[in-house]
Amino acid sequence: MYRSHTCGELRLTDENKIVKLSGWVQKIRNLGGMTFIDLRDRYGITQLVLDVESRKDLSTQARQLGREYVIQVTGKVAERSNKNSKMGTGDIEILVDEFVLLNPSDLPPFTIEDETDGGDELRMKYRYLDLRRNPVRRNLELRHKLGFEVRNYLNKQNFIETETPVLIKSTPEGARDFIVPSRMNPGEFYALPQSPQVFKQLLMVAGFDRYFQIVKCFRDEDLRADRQPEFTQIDCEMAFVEQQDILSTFEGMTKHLFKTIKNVDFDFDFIQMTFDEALKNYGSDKPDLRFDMKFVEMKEMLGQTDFVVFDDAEYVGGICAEGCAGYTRKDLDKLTDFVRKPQIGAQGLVYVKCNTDGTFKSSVDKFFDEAKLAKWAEAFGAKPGDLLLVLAGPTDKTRKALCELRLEMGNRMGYRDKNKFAPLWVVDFPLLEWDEKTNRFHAMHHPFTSPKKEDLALLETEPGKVRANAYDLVINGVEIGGGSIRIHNDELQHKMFQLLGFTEQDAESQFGFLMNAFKYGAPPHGGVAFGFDRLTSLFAGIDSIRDVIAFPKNNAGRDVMIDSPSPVAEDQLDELNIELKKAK
RNA sequence: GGUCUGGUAGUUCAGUUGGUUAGAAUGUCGGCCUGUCACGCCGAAGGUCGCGGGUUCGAGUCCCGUCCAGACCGCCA
Repeated sequence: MYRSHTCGELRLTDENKIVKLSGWVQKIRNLGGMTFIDLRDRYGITQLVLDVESRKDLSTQARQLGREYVIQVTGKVAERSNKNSKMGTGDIEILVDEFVLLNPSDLPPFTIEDETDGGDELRMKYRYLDLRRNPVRRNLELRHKLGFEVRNYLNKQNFIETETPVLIKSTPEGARDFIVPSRMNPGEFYALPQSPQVFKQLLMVAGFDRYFQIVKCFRDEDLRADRQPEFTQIDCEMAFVEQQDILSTFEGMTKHLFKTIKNVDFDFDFIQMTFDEALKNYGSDKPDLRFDMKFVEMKEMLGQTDFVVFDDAEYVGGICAEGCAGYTRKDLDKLTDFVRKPQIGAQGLVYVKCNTDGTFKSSVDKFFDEAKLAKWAEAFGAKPGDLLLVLAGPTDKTRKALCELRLEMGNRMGYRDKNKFAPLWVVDFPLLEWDEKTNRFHAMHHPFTSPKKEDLALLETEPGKVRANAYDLVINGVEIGGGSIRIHNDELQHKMFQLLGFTEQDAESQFGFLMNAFKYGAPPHGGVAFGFDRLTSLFAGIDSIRDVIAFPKNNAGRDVMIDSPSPVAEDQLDELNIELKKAK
């Protein structure tokens, strides 16, 4: 037996028990006549004491120990004379009677502490050491709890967890596929799933009625802090449902998770905001509603002015930053630089300070008198002491820039509190998006998304205006999940493929199996997929999903710990009938 | 594909206009210390300034290239 207790569980009530503990040496404090050792495992830290007078041999042995040595000790639980209220086990210590060195350790390259001295690069290379640290382990414990509660909730709702294949078929729609060569079928390749999309629809045709899976998905696109080449979805599908049924079910799941894990009550129905509203008011299809600061469109109010920047602009709009009229020239210059960054792309920034004395000071005083600025303030609902920030330019681009500015102001004003949660559904996404590069439409969500019934006629005339039965769950400006009601009729599905520029043959060879399935009594169905990594990072209050993944990849898609991807042996390539092009 | 930031001791960082022997903290090692828990005190070791080239009397510092890491834009149905 290696241990009778863990390093986190002994209390004063265990006094005088003879116990056996195993764990890692966190820290040794040698005071000469007396040595303290902090012994750590996943559950906590217990202090060991060695007294040189009573056990000289043990004290000498203890001096040989180093950080992260694995040891086993036997001893008696004793009350501390100096208690430590910061630790759960702070009232007791173990008077060591015997110890065994189970395994020594090299000196770790960084300290295994909550506030480590290690940088990201080192921590990723030695991820197994990083995972010993409380904050990282806690994130994975949180992930475990979330997964557990998802299963718990969906199980109670009659969902069946079903596995779907990982080696599937490459399709041209959407993200780039990771492909896997087939040895037994020379010259042919599997693809790893971008999501189990078609399989879950086929499960609906099969009558499974309610399916879910916590499943890895793969997309070979460039990465970000919140994007990994392999990531995990809570993938769900339901039959005989309308959009609202799905929203209710998964709003319920979201509330359940927040209640059971964060003890946060959402005692209201989530807002359902249309895609158009979201763009008009927040410049984004994933607005952060932890704060208001809605856009105010000014073009109509302005009419013809002498200010050429406004007159030439397709869109003029702004936000009101409450209580920010005190911003200095330097602050405003910084904001101007911010919006002019190439990633934001605005040409400039117009500000109006609504002074507390009722006067106005703006960067466009030359063109607009006090009376006009007062009218602006009224339109913005601004009070004395507020600051108006206005951008002008092409509609889409300017809204996007204004969105970034709004978020930046939200940060500066402390509105984006990690402990506050603002969920909403964004609904009525467009069905199709025009792609300038390829000169064709592509599906905004995916090609199996159904158009709204009332917009069906537009499919022939103005496909770009057709709205879809598609929806996203957005929390704090992060897209946590998304889904749609699917097409369940092969005729409409054919038409969709046609609109997307598929030839009859391509559609048949790539998705024939699905349309064929639809001929055998496919039930109306729809579903949703949640980004499990993002959901976990939201719950953990961190921005990067890497910290909630045990072994993540870096921003170039590399695993720096195992050093992958890597070249393979010539023999392996031969077997697969693959010849590499010479590197450029 | 692009933009930006960084790379100096085991680690986290500082390093002035280009100028003497590249510093601090922490960690490590050695000594002292019987109530520590960020133990304390004394001492020591520890450097390919990412790599390659260039400018210069002289480069950690300036220039070019390259590699690595991170953030973002494009991309991601």
